[in-house]
Amino acid sequence: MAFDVRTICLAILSSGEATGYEIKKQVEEGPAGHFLEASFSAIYPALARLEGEGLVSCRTEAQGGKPDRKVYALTDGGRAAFDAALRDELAPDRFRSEFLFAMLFADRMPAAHVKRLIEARIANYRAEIAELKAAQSDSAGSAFVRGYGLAIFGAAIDYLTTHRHLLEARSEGARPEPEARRHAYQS
Amino acid sequence: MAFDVRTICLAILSSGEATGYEIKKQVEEGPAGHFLEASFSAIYPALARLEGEGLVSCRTEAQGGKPDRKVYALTDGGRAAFDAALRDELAPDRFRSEFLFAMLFADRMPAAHVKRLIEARIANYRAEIAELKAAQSDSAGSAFVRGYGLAIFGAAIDYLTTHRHLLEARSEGARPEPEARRHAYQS
DNA sequence: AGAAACATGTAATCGGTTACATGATTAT
DNA sequence: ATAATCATGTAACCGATTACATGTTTCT
Repeated sequence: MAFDVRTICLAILSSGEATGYEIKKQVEEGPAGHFLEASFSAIYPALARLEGEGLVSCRTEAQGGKPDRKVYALTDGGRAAFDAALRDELAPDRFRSEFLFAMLFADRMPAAHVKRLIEARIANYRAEIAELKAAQSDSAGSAFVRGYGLAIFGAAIDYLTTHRHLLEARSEGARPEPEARRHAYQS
Repeated sequence: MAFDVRTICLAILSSGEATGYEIKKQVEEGPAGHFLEASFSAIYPALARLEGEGLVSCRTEAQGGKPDRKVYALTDGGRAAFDAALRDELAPDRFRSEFLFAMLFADRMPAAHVKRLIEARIANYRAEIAELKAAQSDSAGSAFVRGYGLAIFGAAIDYLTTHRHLLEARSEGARPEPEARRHAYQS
């Protein structure tokens, strides 16, 4: 079993019971939120399947009007399965960036667009850093992961700010932008 | 159209004609190889579909024994489609790391395993850096992307070497959970 | 002799996304 | 009044992976 949505559910449940909704929130808010994703329509079927396999148990709490809360908890089998998953081979890290892919072709794009993309990316990383700083760590693992995130996002911002001129300062680009030209002196 | 395998094909073909096989090699070897993937069984159907849509043209070169080489080239429509893709909204960068996910639960894992995982990750990043250093840049874009890779992989190694003790130095040693201890006769 | 590179493709499967469907409660 | 949060789920679709299928040439 790879580190798919099912394993993520097991992981969250390993620190206490939760509903599908809460699992999603915890994934989003936890330090690993920057390194994984889990949507409702992936989580709900995953939990149903895990229950069928006996890896989680489910207790239903009725509430007026709202759908019943279905509170899931790890079974012994589930805990064993999670431990096994932790011992599995890890898939290599994958850093997927449409931004970098696009930058390969920066010389085909209007300079203003390139500039906008770079600035958006910087803003994005700043936001992620702010989020990581705001979170608190409840374990060595989560402190480590937070620090890791801060380190690489910080490095990304550093690189972008110090090297953006490589893409922005163009001699005779495909589509010369007079305005961008003017500003190019400032960096 | 997102930055899927089809777009990757258009991108590679935008710098010259190629066969499916060559596209795969170029993606792997190019600086973006660290940020994308494209397998044969994704590329071949993608090219067939692009041809059906008139975005690429195909010329077949017979060769004795081997399957014919099918050399693809961008059509005008294909070039326009690629330019459009570059102008599209970019999906946010996604850094997927089973390693970091596992590290969240480092305190549930045998210390030796944690150590091994960290060392493997460092070795891995060193290898990626070596690859990036070995490559040569043929455009501003590719120099930028290479530098970016070197920056963040370097930052990752730095962080790992300076902070691994957070996970490795544990007060009470590797703890199989107390309950399991009691019942487990074999490790 | 054997491995690796060259070269193309299909079929079955899988995991996940998007869009849909519903509706109460609480905060602004 | 309106948005956000809480709360669950299904159906259709999609892109990609895995395993399969074939065969030559070149390097070690």
